[in-house]
Amino acid sequence: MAEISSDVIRGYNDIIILYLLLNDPSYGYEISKQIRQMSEDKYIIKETTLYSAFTRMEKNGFIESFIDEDLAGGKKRTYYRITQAGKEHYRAKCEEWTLTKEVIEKFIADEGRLV
Amino acid sequence: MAEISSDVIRGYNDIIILYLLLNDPSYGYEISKQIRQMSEDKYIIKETTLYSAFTRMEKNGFIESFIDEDLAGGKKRTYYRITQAGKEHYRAKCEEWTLTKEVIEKFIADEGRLV
DNA sequence: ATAGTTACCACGACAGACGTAGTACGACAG
DNA sequence: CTGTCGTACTACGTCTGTCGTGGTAACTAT
Repeated sequence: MAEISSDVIRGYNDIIILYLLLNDPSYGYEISKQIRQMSEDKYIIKETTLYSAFTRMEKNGFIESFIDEDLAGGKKRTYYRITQAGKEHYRAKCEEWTLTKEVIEKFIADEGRLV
Repeated sequence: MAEISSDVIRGYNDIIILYLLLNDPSYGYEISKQIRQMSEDKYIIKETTLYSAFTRMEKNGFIESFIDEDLAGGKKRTYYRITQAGKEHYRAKCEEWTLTKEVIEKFIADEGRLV
């Protein structure tokens, strides 16, 4: 199965993560599994990529974290919630996506030209 | 006018440049103008990005350069020609694009969800 | 004269993605 | 009762494509 390279996905991790936070807060491990499921295993985000994206996006004010310390076995879990700025960032990125898609597709050759 | 950011375009410059070399060899300045025209000014590639892409892709064996020294006024021009490996790289990247597009679009919310 | 277009290159900085490794707890198999 | 698997992270350094700055050089139009 073909996989998606980091350079191709670069710039879209924000969209992907923010999408999964649009309705409810969530946390790293859960988001990681959702990306995998929703993409039908076509994109499996690396842990370090995901957690560093959290840090970056919190610094940028797109998300806010809070900790749930009441898990079984004294475990902790860090949740993230999307902010208003995050929603605007998401929307802007989606518009950029539409534009980018239109541009890129002009440089995709017809099947016949590659024989 | 919204513009396309470097992180979003990253990984697609190869496709864009190789597309413009599919039929005939070309050179930096010409390719730069074609990208601008074909994208209707939506994407204006930076000179340094373009020329460093040439260097990288030649190192990877996707393109070959040759120099035209017979221009008016003793000027030179470096042309690039796509190789067989370059064509295969282009085709692979196009397939990856299709896959990526499908994945990303799953994370684009309906209009209504962003109010 | 000088600004604009053509045509290119060197150098270093930046940021996002990644590789490797480590922590720590619970559950379950052998 | 040892070991692996799943859960849930974090630290640290590396890599690579893009970009900012600045430079060279010749022709062309005002």
